[in-house]
Amino acid sequence: MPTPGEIEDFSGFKAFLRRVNLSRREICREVYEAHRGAIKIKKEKTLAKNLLRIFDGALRISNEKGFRAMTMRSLSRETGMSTGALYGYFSGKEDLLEMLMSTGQRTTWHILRESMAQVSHPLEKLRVAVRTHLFLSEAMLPWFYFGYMEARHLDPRHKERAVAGELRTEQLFADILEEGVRMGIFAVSNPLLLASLIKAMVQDWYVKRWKYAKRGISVDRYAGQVIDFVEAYAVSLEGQMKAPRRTPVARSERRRK
Amino acid sequence: MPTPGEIEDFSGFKAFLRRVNLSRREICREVYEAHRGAIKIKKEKTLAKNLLRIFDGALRISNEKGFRAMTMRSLSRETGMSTGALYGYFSGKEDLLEMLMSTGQRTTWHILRESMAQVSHPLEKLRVAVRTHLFLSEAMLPWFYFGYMEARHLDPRHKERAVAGELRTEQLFADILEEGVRMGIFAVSNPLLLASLIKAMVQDWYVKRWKYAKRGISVDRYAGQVIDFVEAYAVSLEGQMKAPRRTPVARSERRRK
DNA sequence: GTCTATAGAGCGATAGAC
DNA sequence: GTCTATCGCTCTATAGAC
Repeated sequence: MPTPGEIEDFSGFKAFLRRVNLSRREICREVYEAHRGAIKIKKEKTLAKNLLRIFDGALRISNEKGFRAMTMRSLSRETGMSTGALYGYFSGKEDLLEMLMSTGQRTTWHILRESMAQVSHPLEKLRVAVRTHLFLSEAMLPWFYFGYMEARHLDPRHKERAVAGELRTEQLFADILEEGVRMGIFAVSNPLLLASLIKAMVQDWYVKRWKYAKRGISVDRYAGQVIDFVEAYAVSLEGQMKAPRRTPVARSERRRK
Repeated sequence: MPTPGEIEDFSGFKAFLRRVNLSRREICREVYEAHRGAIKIKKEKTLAKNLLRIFDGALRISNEKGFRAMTMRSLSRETGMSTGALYGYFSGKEDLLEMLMSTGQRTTWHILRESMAQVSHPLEKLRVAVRTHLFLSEAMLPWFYFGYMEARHLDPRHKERAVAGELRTEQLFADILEEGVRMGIFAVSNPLLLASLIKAMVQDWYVKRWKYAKRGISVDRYAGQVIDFVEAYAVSLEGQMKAPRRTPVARSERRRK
């Protein structure tokens, strides 16, 4: 168990990055494992280097103009590789789409589960779930933005999977809330609906990222605000009594002084 | 001034529709006024009829596949008009985009201002602003969805205008919160940030409309939930004492019993 | 010399505005 | 219906690493 000081550090975005070791190399490797068949490149070193270039370029163009508007020629220009070379790294545009789509979700679920395993109190679970989700989206902003914006253009098969992923994280929030209600910590009449609202706020962070950046709102700050907001509504009187300490000073305390 | 019974009715979605008289004809007329130059059709009756057909079709296709993926052929098929005929109603695809983009925003602002003029207490203002916004998006769902999803594909000039509109409604929420803080009704440390979160929740209603429909959540219900949620966080002790009665029974009361 | 990755013109097909 | 621009993708000669 970490000391209180470590907990505080742990809750910060930088500490999160250190903890999950979410290197770009790591992401690349995950994608590669899932698309071995389509990749013709043999030497791992060149693969890693160029795959990252390709992802960067593809996400940059797609997030600005849309995936459909990204041509292989434009991707070639952006990455500095020839169109012919590009096809060593994926079997077609469809395949590239698949890589870009699945990565955000897979990583989210992977790290979210890992983070959740370390806490048991519903209130703490809620905080960790919100923070982790926000931090992840911050660390992989282009991937999240891409997944959010392009999901609706997918063919039915892939779209269904994207929707399922969306609902699964929402259900995670709902489960936490329900557990808290059963334990008397939360007082929420419709956990699933509140979960939807939480998800909406989390998504706004990466969909409107430019806005928050311009206002100097850090992801730490945003996470704290969302958590305070949710707790002010969801935490029951009983829950308030025995709530774990938070940093910064919990809003509910400020209000009742 | 309406009696309490009328207030309750007034807060419902159907009553809202009756009040604002937001007929499709009305919307069409507004658009027409703004694009007189590009329209070659003379007889107002045929204009109105076909313009509505075109908007319906264009929104349906665009909201499913994206505006860029909508071809004049597909629009022709959807509307049952020849491609040649379509060009009597707009000067080009770009022009059609402009029509579709601006309408949601213009109408929102128009009706929002009108609704806000009738209330003065910040708490009531907040409720009216949230409800009105949600109800409007419900009444003009395809328009709102289109505006939200296609904004990022606009050329810089139009995009800037879309962003400005977004910020303006957000600022409306922030202004209400700030006024409430000055009056001691609200206790909010960062009104603009909270306003952003409110907007995020409002947008989720029309972006994820299919989800809420499947769960049987009505717009009335959703509005009530958002308002309760915001008030649990934002309303100060003083504000709770002298808050206007709400329907259904205010959540803050339920919690303190 | 061998194996790997690249360049980039070219092909066939199609989409898409008018 | 027509005509054009463009797109995804392939192919092969070549450059480069070891």
